[in-house]
Amino acid sequence: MKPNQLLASSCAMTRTMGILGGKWKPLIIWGIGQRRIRFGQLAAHMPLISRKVLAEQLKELEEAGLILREAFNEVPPRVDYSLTENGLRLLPILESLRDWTKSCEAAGTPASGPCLVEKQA
Amino acid sequence: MKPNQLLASSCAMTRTMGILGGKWKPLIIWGIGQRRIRFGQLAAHMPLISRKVLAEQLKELEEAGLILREAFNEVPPRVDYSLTENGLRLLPILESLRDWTKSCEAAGTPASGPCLVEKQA
DNA sequence: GTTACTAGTAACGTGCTGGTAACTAGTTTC
DNA sequence: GAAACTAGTTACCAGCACGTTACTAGTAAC
Repeated sequence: MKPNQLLASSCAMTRTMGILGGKWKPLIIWGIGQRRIRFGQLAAHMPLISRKVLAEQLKELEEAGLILREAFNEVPPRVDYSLTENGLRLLPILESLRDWTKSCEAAGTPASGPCLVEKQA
Repeated sequence: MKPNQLLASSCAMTRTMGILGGKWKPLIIWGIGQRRIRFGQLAAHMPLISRKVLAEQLKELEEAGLILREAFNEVPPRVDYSLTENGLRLLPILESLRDWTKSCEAAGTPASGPCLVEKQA
């Protein structure tokens, strides 16, 4: 099953999974949020994702038009990432998804593992 | 990166990805929708997912408490799947996700590939 | 001259993910 | 007595997703 196959589907939900499929992309979008953030900051923020995978996913998200990449010709190099309008419109949906998880767990056990992405207050 | 690691995170968004991560689970939930549906029907409905993977994902979703599995002691065997309350509460969120995709594509190219899951009218 | 800094990329290796085919059971149909 | 039906499970195998390590460039600090 190639992701391209998903994107080519006539079913909108299937295409959605082609865009956001995998466990990383929603987390990365959520991690960027409304900020402009540099690659290194983002990587430090999400220690469970390797830098290589992060770079790959960022590139795919940029191609999908969800994030904006601004590279500055400086030394040392500097690149800022931020969400495009389409990306920003995804945030409230992700938020309701997170709330759904919380409500499911309402009577469950609290988690204690490392935080992969936590929204800055 | 083990999915268990995601589930153990203290970050709710990370745990969400632990539950729904991968490209299949949201599609399966969407495919079941508000119906009671048999395994064979569901499999016929989503031709791009192999039966083996479908069975595995269904089991995981059942363990996560999102779907209900009812097996009847008949011959030939019969098993009905349906969403639990938690699963049902996910449907409107998935719907807004699908709408988000559609609005992103508003000016884009129409897709023509096979439908993996399409909501029955 | 060495080290550090950033934002990656390339090479390499491993293990999980997913696909295919074969098999199960008990009853019905031919 | 053979075949078909359902809902899987098992064995086996290919591929890719992911991780680790090393490397780049140009400048600044030591």
